[in-house]
Parts: sequence; structure tokens; C-alpha cells
Amino acid sequence: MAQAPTTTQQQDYPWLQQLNEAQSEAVLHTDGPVLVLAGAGTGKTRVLTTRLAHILMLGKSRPQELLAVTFTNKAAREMKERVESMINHPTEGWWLGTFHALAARMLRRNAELVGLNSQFSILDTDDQERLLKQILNARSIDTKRWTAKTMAHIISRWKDRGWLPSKIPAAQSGDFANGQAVEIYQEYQDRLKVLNAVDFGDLLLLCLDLFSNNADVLARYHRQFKYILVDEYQDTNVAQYLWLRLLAQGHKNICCVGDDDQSIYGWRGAEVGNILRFEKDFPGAKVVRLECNYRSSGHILAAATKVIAHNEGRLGKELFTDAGEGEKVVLKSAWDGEEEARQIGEEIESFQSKGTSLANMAILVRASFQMREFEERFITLGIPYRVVGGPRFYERLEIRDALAYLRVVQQPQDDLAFERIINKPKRGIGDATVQLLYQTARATGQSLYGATESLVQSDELRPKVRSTLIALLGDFQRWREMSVTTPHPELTEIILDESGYTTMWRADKSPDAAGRLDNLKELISAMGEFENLPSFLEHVSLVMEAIEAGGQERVTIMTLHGAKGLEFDLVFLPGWEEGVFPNQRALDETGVKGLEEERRLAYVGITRARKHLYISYAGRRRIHGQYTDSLVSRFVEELPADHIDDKSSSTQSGGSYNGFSFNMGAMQDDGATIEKRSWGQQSSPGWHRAQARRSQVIDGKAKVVQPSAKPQSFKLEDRVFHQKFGYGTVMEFDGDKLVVGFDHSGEKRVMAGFVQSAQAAS
DNA sequence: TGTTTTTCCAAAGCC
DNA sequence: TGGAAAAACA
Repeated sequence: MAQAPTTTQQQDYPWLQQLNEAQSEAVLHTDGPVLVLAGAGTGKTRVLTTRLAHILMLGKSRPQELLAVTFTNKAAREMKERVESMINHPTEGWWLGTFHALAARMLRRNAELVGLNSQFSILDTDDQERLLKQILNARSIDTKRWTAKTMAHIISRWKDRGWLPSKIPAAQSGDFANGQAVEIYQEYQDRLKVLNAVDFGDLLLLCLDLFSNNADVLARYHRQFKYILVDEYQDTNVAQYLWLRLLAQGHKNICCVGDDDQSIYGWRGAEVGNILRFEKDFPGAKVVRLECNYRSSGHILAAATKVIAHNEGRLGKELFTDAGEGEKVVLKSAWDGEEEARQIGEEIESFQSKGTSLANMAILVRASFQMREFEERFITLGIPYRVVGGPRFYERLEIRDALAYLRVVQQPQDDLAFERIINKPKRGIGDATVQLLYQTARATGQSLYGATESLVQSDELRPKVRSTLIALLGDFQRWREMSVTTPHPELTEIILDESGYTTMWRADKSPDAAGRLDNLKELISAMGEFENLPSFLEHVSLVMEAIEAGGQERVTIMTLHGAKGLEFDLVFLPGWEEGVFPNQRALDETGVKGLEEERRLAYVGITRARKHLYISYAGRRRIHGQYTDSLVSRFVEELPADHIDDKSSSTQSGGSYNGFSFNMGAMQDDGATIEKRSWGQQSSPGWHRAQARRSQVIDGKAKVVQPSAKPQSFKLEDRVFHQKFGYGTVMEFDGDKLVVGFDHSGEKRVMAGFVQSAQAAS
């Protein structure tokens, strides 16, 4: 069954002619499990689409027997377009989409088997948090200490692993609200059932539940899906992996494409382990490596290769290119974040005047707070830019409000939606009334809507509130009847109008009100492309994206995460400072694992550049309004000197540093750090101001720990005390650093200036 | 019930 | 610093 790639076959199949040998191999090996390790810029998409086209052209399966899974809707859309243009006619009927969309499709068909109605709503994170908050409040849990957000996060991580409440290992139950987490999870699931709703995690989780309790359903899908194709396999979580593995047991023709070096979503539940383990999970699997890079020039590729080589446990891949060395990677430093933005602004203008289009330039930051500096600078300079990754269209409040109205029409038991709009626009229904409605709902086991229906027939409510609610219920009843005959875009318009919602925004004098009305119009026109209300609502909860303004050429500002899969001629990677990148929280929370993920992020960033790459760092930066001094990122040290054009000030000033500024950085870094460069501007008054402030912020009680001005001398075996690590014993000397074996934190390399003798400390 | 003031807190963001 | 949510106030 396995087919060896030969030139003959390439001639037989004209669509293979564009491919190199490894690529053809990945296409031709259609039967049995295959893992395609596709390095950045190695033509992964081409392989994917050609493979699909190949299967269809040879008639190896009918479209409806194909399952192709992607992570984003954008990827799914692009795949469809490319396959269609390759086989030269439209494709219908194949199962192409995101994990969530495909799982939702399966769930709707079998909803009763998991205790749902096929009309179930899909809640977004906002709804989830509101629901959890209600549960937490009902249990009198202090929602400041234990936030709904945290709980939502815990639950989604459990769902990512495929765990229903009954399956949570005891050791994993955690200390949230003193161990109530699992109970809360159970209660949350029960509430979802009552609401006839699911969250994103449930789409996969309930599918797994469906398969394991209904062998016949699973068997049907086994028969159906002859070929399974998965993109971005390195980003799958356990639930997705289990889902795939179950489905693939039928014909065992599963092809996963991914790159372990680009796994950057661990914080979201993705398991790099899935891709690392592929050959064990699917015995007899073929592994194809795509290593020929068609994107970046030699120096850039070398930088990427060198940085990622510092990670352990890779499957191993080495990218190469025939494109030549190109320009070296430029390394720059700046006194502070503002200067960094100025330098990049100048660089952009200079490239622009040399003919590079703004559309081919991007600034890729680690965290979104870094974006503002660039925006401000670009506004001053008049450089057009676009920020990618702002709030999505469907997350905007006016859209969510409009959808809430539709959800109540569609599904009256959707309490979250009903609560959202019960007083929007203002109808004089306050907190007190809503609480009463909830109490009644709880007591009588009805939905909020049902409770309202009962209450308005009693005398519990004040006459004014009562008549308002009667009118509102009447409106909904009327709209519901109307929805049978009226086209849904029209219906929506009527609802927004009659409810007074549009009037509310028209009366609003705030500057963004007009934009919100535009968005509502946009919403209504977008609806026209869907057959009916349910299918539109499905689209919205799973798909809807911001509408691009388009037109003018602009510089792109986005996060590194957002940049995966994209490429630009000129890329800036600012903010390569310890704490920012690698991000401190990643290090604190997951240690080496986190560091490696940060490094993969660096790899992703570097490999976005085609021709020019600028990496920069600043000596201090404003974070949350406070100036914070920073150290050069360790990733800078990992760049290969031969491929770097080092224009940073530290080398210009001969690499000199004084111990003072050096200590400062070390303090922030945690005191256990390897040698770093500094910036050579220590004499600036601002530096000392920042230093003075810093020393007072070490702990809340303003206990000042200064690096001792005259370094104390220690002997081997001396007992010492360190602010962060506690007591320990000196084990080794290394310049101005000590290796200390701490009693509780193990062996650390710390700055001598930050330890004092144990006697002095007590 | 609606509006203003205070307080709190801060990653990345797919579906 | 700045935005969101809670608390205080009208």
C-alpha cells in the first residue's frame, strides 16, 4: 500500500510537478498513518492541499468520506479555496473545518444521546464566566479570592484533557475554594444541561462521551471517514487527540501535519507530547520531514536554527535554503521603550523610501501592552498601521446584545441571554428585580424566562415593573411567531427597532455610538448569507470574524502568537528583555517547559521574516505605568554571532558595564542569572531615579535591600542569606557571583551583592 | 434605580 | 498607566 515516490509518478500526476521530493512523498503516502514534520516556510499548505486534491483526483474517496481538521476558520477557508482551484471545480460535502465546528456538527446530529436538544446554544467565555459567577455567589465563595475567571480556566483545562467531573483525578482537584472545584464543575455542567447549552470545551468532550457510550455512532463515523487530515497537529490538546484517535481507528488513514518547534499554545492546553508521541500512538507510522525552506534568507534561517537548538526533546529538523545568505540579522538596543519605538519608526521610513511596501512590514511583540508605544509613535510620524488581534466582531457588546435577543427568541430557556438584555435598553428593571426572578426560577426549577412568565401573573412585582415585563414577554412572543415566516435579517431589524435597542445607541452621544450602529447594520447584512436563524447563530458562535477595512497599505502590529503562519519581507522583534520575552509568568508557572515554549515563540518570530530582521531590546520600559529596568533577553545570547550585525550600544561602548546596573537587572531576574550585557548609560539621572524607586518595591513593606556598595567577601562554606531564596551555604565563586546551595531552593547562582552573611541577616 | 468615585489589577487568544 | 468592576453616593 505504501507508495515510494518516484519520478515516474511525478510525471503521472501533473499536480506533483511543483513539489520537491519530500513534499511528493508526503502526498503520495496516502494509506496508513503519516506524520509530516513541516518546518517553517517549507510549503506545508501546498502539501496539504495537494494531498487532498490527489486523493480526490484518484477517486480514492468521495468528498463526504474526507475529514480535514484545522485550527482556525481562516485556515479551513483557505484550504477549501486552494483545493478547489487545484481540482478546478467547487467541492461540496467534505468534512472540513475546525475541531470545534466538526464536533458541533456531530453533536447536533446526536444531541439527544448526550442529554441535549439539537438547538443547543454555544456559550462564549463571557457567558461562561457569568454563569460561574452565579454558581460561586450561590455557594458564598469569595469571588475576589477565587474568581469566576480562574474557575473557568480550571474547567477548560480539565476539558482540554478530556475529563468529565467524574473523571477528575483526586490529586488534580486543586485548592480552589478549599477543594470545591470539582463540585463546582459538576454544578456548572448541570446548569449547562438545563440551559440546553454547551461551552467550547464541551463540543469535544461531549463528543468523546458520545462515542464511548454509543459504539454504533462511532462505528458509523469509522465507516464514513476513509481519510483524515489534521493541520497544526502540535497544537492539539488531549481531548482533540482522543477524538482523532477514536475516529482514525476505522481506516487508519490519518495524516497529521505539524512542527514541534512551533508549538506555542501550551498555555491553552495544547500538548506538544501529542506530536512527539505520534509514532507510538499510530504504529507503523511514516514520518516525512519537510526541511527545505522557501521563505527566509540564509542568515535569518541560521539565527532561527541556532536559537531553537537550545531546546531539548525535539523531533529534530534542520532547515536549509538555496536562496543565499541575504542580509544579516540586525541587533539593536535602546535606552528605553520609547527610543526603541523611535528607532523602529525611522527604520520603517527608510525602508519605505527605498521601496518596501508597508504591507510587507510587521512588528511582532510578545504581549499586547507593547503595542501602544508603537501606535503612538506611528501616529506622530503619520505611518499607517493596523493592529491585528483587537476585540473580535462578535465580542463587541452591541453585537453580543443583538445576538442575545435572537437567542432568547430562538431558545427562551437561555437565561444568560435573557439576563443580558432584560434591561437593555433601560426599562427600569434593576438588580433587585433580576434577583427576584432568579430566586423564583431556582425555587420552581424553571428558566429565568419561565419564572418571569409566572411572576407577572402574580402580585409580587411592583405594578410598573410588572407591566414592563408583560410588554417584554409579549414582544418576544410576537417576534417568535414572526420568526416562522419573516426572513431572519428582517426579523433582526424589527427586533432591534421595536425593542428600542437602536434608539438607545442613536441617543448615545459617545464617540463610538455611530460605529456601533454601523456594526449592527453589518451584522444584519452578514445574516443574509445564511439560510436561517439557527445556522446563522452557529456561524456566529464558531466563526464570525472582524471585517477588514482594507484599502491602504499599512504596517502590521501584532503579537507573536498572532503571526504564526504569516510572513513579511521586513520584521521587527522588539522587547527582547528578560521578563518580557521570555515572559516572566511563563517562567514562573511552568519553568523550563515555559522557557522552551518561549523559545519556540522566538523561533516562530524569526522565521516570519523573508529578507530583513531586526531584533531589539530596551534598558528600561514602562510596565503598568511604572518604569522597570530590564536585562537583555537570554535569547539574544543564543543568536549566532556570525549571522548577526550587532548595532547594540553595549558592543559599541566596548561591552563595559558597571556592577551597579548589572545588579539591578539581576535583582529583577531573581538573582540567579548568567552574565548579561548592560547599556552603558548608567550616568543618566533617570537611571538612578529608577534605581531608587526599585529598591523600595522589593516587598510591600518597603524593606530596602540594597546591593551592598562594597561587596562583602565570603568564604567557601559560609552561611548566607538571600532575600528570595533564604538561607544557604556558599559552594563556589564565579567572579561577582556565588554559587550557593540554598536550604530550600537548591543550588542557585546569585549575585554576591544580594546575599549577606547569615549572622547579619538574623 | 442610575451615576460617580474608588479600587483593583495586569500573557498569549484559537473556537 | 488605563480599563473594568465594585462601592459609594445621589
